[in-house]
Amino acid sequence: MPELPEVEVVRHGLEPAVTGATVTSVVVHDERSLRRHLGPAEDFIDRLLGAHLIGAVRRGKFLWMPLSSPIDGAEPHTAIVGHLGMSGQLLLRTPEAPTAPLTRVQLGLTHPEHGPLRVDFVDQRIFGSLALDELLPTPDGAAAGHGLLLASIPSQVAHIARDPLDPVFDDPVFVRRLLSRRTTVKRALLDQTLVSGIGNIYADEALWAARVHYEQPLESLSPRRARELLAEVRLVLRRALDEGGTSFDAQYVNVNGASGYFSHSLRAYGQQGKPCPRCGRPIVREQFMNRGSHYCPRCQRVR
DNA sequence: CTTTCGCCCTGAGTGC
DNA sequence: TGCACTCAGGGCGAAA
Repeated sequence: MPELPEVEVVRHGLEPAVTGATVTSVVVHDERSLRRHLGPAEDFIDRLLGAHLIGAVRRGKFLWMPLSSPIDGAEPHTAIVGHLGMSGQLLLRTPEAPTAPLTRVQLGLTHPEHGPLRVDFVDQRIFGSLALDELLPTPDGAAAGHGLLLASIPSQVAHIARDPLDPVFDDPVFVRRLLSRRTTVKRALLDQTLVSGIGNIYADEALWAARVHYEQPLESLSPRRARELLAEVRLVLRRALDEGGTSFDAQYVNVNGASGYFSHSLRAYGQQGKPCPRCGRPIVREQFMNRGSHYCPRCQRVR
């Protein structure tokens, strides 16, 4: 369940290894991990072999690595787009390292300073994917995401909203769009076309921090509480990012989707039965949108 | 256009 | 030991 902070840790770890690297080999163990690639696996492999990567960029939960243009000095027009889905990992390995179980795709790289490297895409449930995609100019001309000052975005990511940590994120526009929705607050927080990067875990955490019930209708949420909720979203994401950043090993992208979670700081998610850190009343878990929703029945009431 | 729903996918864990 | 069953849910296309 990687969300913005986990994906950012992956991006940050990949960045020094892939920037300036050349693709020397591509092994596709399971074509289903290329579901979002238009064309067969052979096309993915052929176009990637010999390509030069120029960085690692992230918007919300999407990650992409632009390829340098074959024409000298021209803007890049293609990127490897990755989404980790529920269980995906991008692991940086040495070429000699054994292949982990559930490895779906392997990219062999050579870097002018770091030498040969391997990026392994491991994904148990195959909700994640890798693809080659066309880069399009951003409508506002601003950098498309975090990691590279490049005003172009993969076509598959163009409909994804900027995330709350993006310097170009527009708070008043977000609050207006949020409050005009005719649905409940958690549904809206999880809608990546409205605001990106938030998944089930950090939605529950931010709602708990802002004392908002997950089924609060947006028509009855005040602008003030909406702004407070946005502030709590940012705090929750930043705190997770800080914790992930400290445990990150520069040599390897060491993200374990199962146990490497920033679980030590969770106040609501997965805490059902445990006392609310604020009032002591047990946290409740309910089914909602085929997901678990965790909240404090005393602190978080529909109003 | 907006909102909701169903589907994709499988290893790990649990109970008998 | 082995089998059946449950669980985790992000993103997207189709439908209402």
